[in-house]
Amino acid sequence: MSAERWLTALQENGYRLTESRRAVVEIVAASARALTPLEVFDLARAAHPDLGLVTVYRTLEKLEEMHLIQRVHQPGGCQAFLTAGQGHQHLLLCQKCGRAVFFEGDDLQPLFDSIAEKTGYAIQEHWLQLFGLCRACQ
Amino acid sequence: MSAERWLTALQENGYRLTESRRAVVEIVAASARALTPLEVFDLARAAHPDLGLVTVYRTLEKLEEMHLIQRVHQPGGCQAFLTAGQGHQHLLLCQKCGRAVFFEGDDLQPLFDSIAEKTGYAIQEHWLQLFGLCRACQ
DNA sequence: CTCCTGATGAAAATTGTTTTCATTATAAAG
DNA sequence: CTTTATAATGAAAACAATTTTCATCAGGAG
Ligand SMILES: [Mn+2]
Ligand SMILES: [Mn+2]
Ligand SMILES: [Zn+2]
Ligand SMILES: [Zn+2]
Repeated sequence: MSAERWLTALQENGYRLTESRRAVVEIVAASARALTPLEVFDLARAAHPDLGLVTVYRTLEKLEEMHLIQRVHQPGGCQAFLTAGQGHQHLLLCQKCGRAVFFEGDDLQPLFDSIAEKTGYAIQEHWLQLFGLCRACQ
Repeated sequence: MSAERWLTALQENGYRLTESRRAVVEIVAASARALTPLEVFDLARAAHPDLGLVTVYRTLEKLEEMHLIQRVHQPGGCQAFLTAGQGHQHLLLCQKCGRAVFFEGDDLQPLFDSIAEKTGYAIQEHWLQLFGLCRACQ
């Protein structure tokens, strides 16, 4: 469970440890799929009914700045957040339930070299994301 | 110039050919980079000052349905549209000026097989997008 | 325990997009 | 070249998502 680690990280960065932050962090850290601010709000209010949606936005913003979570782009929207991957990893998402896993080991360098030569672009970054059905949803 | 082709396609799908649509189509078809609805609006008003932003949204929606344009996801936002690629192609975007080119010929099947085996997911789709600097911006 | 200040949530403001609706303009029919 | 039916338009209103403002509260240093 990364919730405690995130809360510690928040404190180490000079932020106070509040009930609201704890409620948000526990929901996001425990989720296997990307959640929108509104989903986080609804889920986190079970533990902390006074929580305001504004605080969800503010907490997600901080967690993203600290690279503990990352934004996930999907066909249905690009405002959902997920526990961040480590190092050079890419996402694989279930199209039915949303369950996300990271993978690594893609070797695209030969492709990049070929594209760079054909187009004249100096390639700097890449986005790769896979979609499919997780074992439970097949 | 694909503008005339798009206008013909609109007519063939039973839509009327209007000055507003023409203004929108000419801007989007001529652009080498993805444009937001507001950018299209501002640019297209030079040719058709009466144009309304609503009509830009409605026209972009139709062009997207007809697969003549496609939405482009970028770090700065996911609401920009670009002339669609043909067949199996992916985008390469200039991080400085936005100039977009499509490429093809990526062979990711071995990677997908390996990921499928490791994760148990049945892989169905993939997003691949490259970022770099075009020749003029290097 | 006290105090300072960062954090909070309600409400307002802002931004981006969609809906509504009276009017206009396209294109088919005569 | 009219006439006519109706799709399309743009202004304004409605709506949704996000951000800002601000009075109040609570974390944690001392
Ligand atoms: Mn990679
Ligand atoms: Mn591909
Ligand atoms: Zn699933
Ligand atoms: Zn460039």
